[in-house]
Amino acid sequence: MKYSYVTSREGLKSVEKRLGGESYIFLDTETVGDKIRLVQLGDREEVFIIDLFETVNYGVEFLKDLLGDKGVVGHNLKYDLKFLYRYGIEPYAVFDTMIASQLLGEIDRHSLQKVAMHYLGEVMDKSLQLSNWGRTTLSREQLEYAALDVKMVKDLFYILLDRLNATSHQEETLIKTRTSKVFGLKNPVAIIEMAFVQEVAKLELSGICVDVHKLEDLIREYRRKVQKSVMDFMMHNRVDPMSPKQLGEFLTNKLGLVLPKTEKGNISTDDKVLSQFTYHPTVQKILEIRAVKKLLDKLEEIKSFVKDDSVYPEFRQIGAITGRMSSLNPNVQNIPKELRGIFKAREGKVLIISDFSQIELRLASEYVGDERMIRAFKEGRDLHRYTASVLLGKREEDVGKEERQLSKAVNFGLIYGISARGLSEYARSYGINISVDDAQKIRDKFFEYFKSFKDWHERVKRELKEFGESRGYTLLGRRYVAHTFPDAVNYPIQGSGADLLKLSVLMFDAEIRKEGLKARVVNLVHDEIVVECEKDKAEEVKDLLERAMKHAGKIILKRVPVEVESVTNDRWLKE
DNA sequence: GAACACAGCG
DNA sequence: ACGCTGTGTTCT
Repeated sequence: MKYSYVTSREGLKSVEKRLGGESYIFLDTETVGDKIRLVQLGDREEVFIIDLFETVNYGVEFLKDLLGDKGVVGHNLKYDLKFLYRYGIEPYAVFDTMIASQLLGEIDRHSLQKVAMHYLGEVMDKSLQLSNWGRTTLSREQLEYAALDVKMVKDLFYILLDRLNATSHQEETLIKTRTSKVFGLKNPVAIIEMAFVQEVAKLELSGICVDVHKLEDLIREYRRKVQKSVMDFMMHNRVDPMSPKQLGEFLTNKLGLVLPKTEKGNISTDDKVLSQFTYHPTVQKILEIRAVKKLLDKLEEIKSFVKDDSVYPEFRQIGAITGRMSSLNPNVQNIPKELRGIFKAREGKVLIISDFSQIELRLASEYVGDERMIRAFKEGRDLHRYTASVLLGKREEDVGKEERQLSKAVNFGLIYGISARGLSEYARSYGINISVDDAQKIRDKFFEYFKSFKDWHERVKRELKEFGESRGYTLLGRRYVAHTFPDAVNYPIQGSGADLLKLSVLMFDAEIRKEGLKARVVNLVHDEIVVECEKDKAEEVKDLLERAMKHAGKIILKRVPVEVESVTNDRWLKE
C-alpha cells in the first residue's frame, strides 16, 4: 500500500486534492498521552500520514474542514473520536468496523487483529502499537505500521458493509440518515449503532459531576458505622460477619438455623435467605451491617474515580449480548437509588431525567402482537392492575396492593420465562403465599387470556427442542441466538429496549443540533436518559427530549404507545 | 489469578 | 428468572 508522510502545508494541499472529493475516508490515529501525534487518512489506494506535531494548528484546522462533511471509517472509533472532539474536529458520519463485527456476531473478540484474521485471513503484527510515538523522528517501521491499520480497515469495510446489508430488515426513517446516505448502509440496527458511536464518545467526554463534600461526609459516616458494628460483632461471636463461609458455619452450628445450599454446595447466607430469620437479633445485625457496607463500597468505588469534581465512566456500546450498553470505572448504571443524590448538575445547570414507563411489557406485547394487551396499553390502563383483574376475576378497582404486586411478578415472568415454581417463590418473597399448584393455575389463566404469549412460548420451546437454539430479531432487526428458554424469551425484549434507547438519544441529539441548543447526555441507564443543560433552557430541552423519545417509540413500536416520565432537578433524583 | 458469593441497577 | 459490574473472600 502506498503511503506518504505529511509534515507541511504543501503536503496538506495534496491531501485535500486527493481526498477532498470523497464522501468517506478511512481513518486511524496514533496518540501520545492526551495528544494526537498522527492522523492517518486513506482512500482505496493511498494513505496519508499527517503529523500533528509538525503541522500543529493548521493541521487541526485542515482536519476540521476536511472531515466536517465526510464519513470516516475506522476500528474502535470511540477512541479516536474522543481525541478528535477535544481538538474540535467532528466527522459528518461514522462507520466502525469493530461495531460491525460485533453486530455480525461471528467471533467473540473484536480487536482489529482478530477481525482482520477472521474476515481477511490476515495476520497482523501489533508489536509497534506501544512503541514510542512521541519521539521527534518516527521510524520507517512506525510509519508503515501506521499506514497498515488504515489499509486493513479499508479492506474490512467493504466486506462488513455487504454482510450487514445482506439482512432483510428495512426502515424508511433510518435510510434517510447521514450514516445511511454516506456509506450506503441499509441495515437499521447497523445505522443506529454506527451513529451511536459518536454519542458514546461524547457521553464519555461529558462525565457526571459529583458532590464531593457530600460524598466524603457519607464515606466518613458509613465507615465509622461499619467499623464499629463489625468490631462489636466479632467481639461477641468470634466470627467475621463479612465472610459468607464463616457466617454460614456459625449460623448453622451455633445458632441452629437451617440454611439452604448454594450451587457449589456452600451454605447460602444471602439477604433473601437471612431475611426469613429476622426474629433473631444476630441475623438482624448482620443484615444491618451489610446494608451499610454495600453503600460504603459503592461510595468508595465512585470516589476512587473522581477527577476535578466529576467521574468519567467508560461505556461499552454493546456491553450485553442483547445490545444493551454497560458501564464501568465506575459503573453508573447500578448506583443505589438512595445514593443518586450525590450526582449533580454543574454550576448554573440542571439535570433532566426521563424514562420510559413499563417499557419491557410494551415491547413484549408489540413483539408478540397480543391484541388484548395492546388494546389495554392504547386505553392507557395500569397494566399490572388490569392483569390482576383478569387473573382473579375482579373489577380493577377492587384489586389490592398485594394482588397488583403478584400480577407484576406474572407480567415480568413472561419476559423472563418464569416457571410455576419460580412464580410461587417470587410471590413468597413479597409475603404472598401461593402453592406451586396455584401458581400453575394463575399461569394457565394468563396464557388462556393473553393467547399470543402462549403461542410465542410454545413456538420458542418447539424451536429449542428441534434445533437446540432459538434465533430471531429484535423490533429493529438486531439478530440474536438463544440456547435456553429464558434467554430465548428475554433477548428479543431486552434487545428491543436497547434499540429504542439508542434511537432516542440519536433523535434527541439531532433535534438539539437543529435548534442550536446546548445540552449533553451525562448518563444512560437502559430505559432512562439523563441530560445536563443550562437552567434557563431546561423547559425547552425537556420538551425536546420527551418528543425525541416518543418519536423513537413510534418508529420501534408500530402499535403500542410509549409513555415518558421526566423530572428536572439539580441532582439525579426523581422527586 | 480464578472462582464464588453477594448485592446494586434495569 | 434475564442482562450487567464491583467488592471481598477463599482457593489454587
